[in-house]
Amino acid sequence: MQLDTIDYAILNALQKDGRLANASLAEKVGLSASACSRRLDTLEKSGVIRGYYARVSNKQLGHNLTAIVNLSLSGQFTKTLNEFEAAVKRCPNIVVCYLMSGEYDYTLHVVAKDLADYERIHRDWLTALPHVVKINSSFALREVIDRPNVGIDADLARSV
Amino acid sequence: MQLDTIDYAILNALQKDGRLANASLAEKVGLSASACSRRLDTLEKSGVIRGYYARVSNKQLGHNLTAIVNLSLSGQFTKTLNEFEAAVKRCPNIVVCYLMSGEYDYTLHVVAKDLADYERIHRDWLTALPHVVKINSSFALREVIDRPNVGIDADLARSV
DNA sequence: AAAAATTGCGCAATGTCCTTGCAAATTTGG
DNA sequence: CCAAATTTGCAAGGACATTGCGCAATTTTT
Repeated sequence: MQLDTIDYAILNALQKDGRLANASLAEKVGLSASACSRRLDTLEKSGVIRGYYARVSNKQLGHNLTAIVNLSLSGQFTKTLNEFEAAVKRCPNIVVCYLMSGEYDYTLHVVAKDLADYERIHRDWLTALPHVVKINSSFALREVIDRPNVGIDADLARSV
Repeated sequence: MQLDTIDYAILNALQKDGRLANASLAEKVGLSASACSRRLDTLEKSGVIRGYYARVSNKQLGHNLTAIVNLSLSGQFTKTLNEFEAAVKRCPNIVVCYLMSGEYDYTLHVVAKDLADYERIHRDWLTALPHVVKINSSFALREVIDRPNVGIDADLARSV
């Protein structure tokens, strides 16, 4: 889909406030409410906007621990990867999972309440993941950045 | 803040659809619209809900590359860390940064359009980060999971 | 144990907002 | 340079969020 400056402005605004009312959004990007509403509709239907979500405070819910787990599988066969990934998706505490190049096959981010909770997750979920032959966990001591998306401002400045 | 089952249901629904209208939300959690609106207000003001965000498709914006960069600094002095983190926050392509325990001091997630773009970011930003003595990049071949938050369903089942 | 106070609910009204139809204006393509 | 197609703004109608108010249930106080 072809995006112009106004589309980028809409995306930028909604990345910062996903519940911004259409009326305010329209004013911010310099459009009438109806035109803005129609553009937004297009952006959603085309899949540029994948959805909206509320960001909940992990701290307030007692989730104070993030672990980064690197691991390798016994092989790279499709079946092996599929079975592993299916298992990973079932674990609600795994919030990020990438298939990687390099030393390890996968990188996971695991969120837990505390060390005891992590021990439970490790026991009930991580050790149950199939085909894992090597595993390496580190703990996040502090979250320095956690942006929902790559900045669009910068993107704009470069590509327009 | 003390949360009950209905609060968790609200959080759960809004994590999946941050733009869910209050009327629908109320129906979903079994409350009148006014009661639901007031609860939501409380959740927002107390900081349990940190905000709402549109989820933009990196693919559709041409951001097809995610790199995970592990690196260590020349020391762990506060000043060293602060200077490093300040520099990291300035780079719009760095979307995740954790201070870590273990072999490396920091883990970054860097989003780029393609390899050439990554080369630019590496040259202009990463090599300019102060106090870095060891650096190790891997590329994500595929995104298996990217949840905005830890699942609350599971949390509920355990804690209620 | 009774009364008072606090908390949370639903209902109803008011004001705001989103959406759709339509005509004008702008952009695109031949 | 003109015609077709897309996009815009305006206005109306319908939906929605929010606030005050009375009521019920639970908790605290006496």
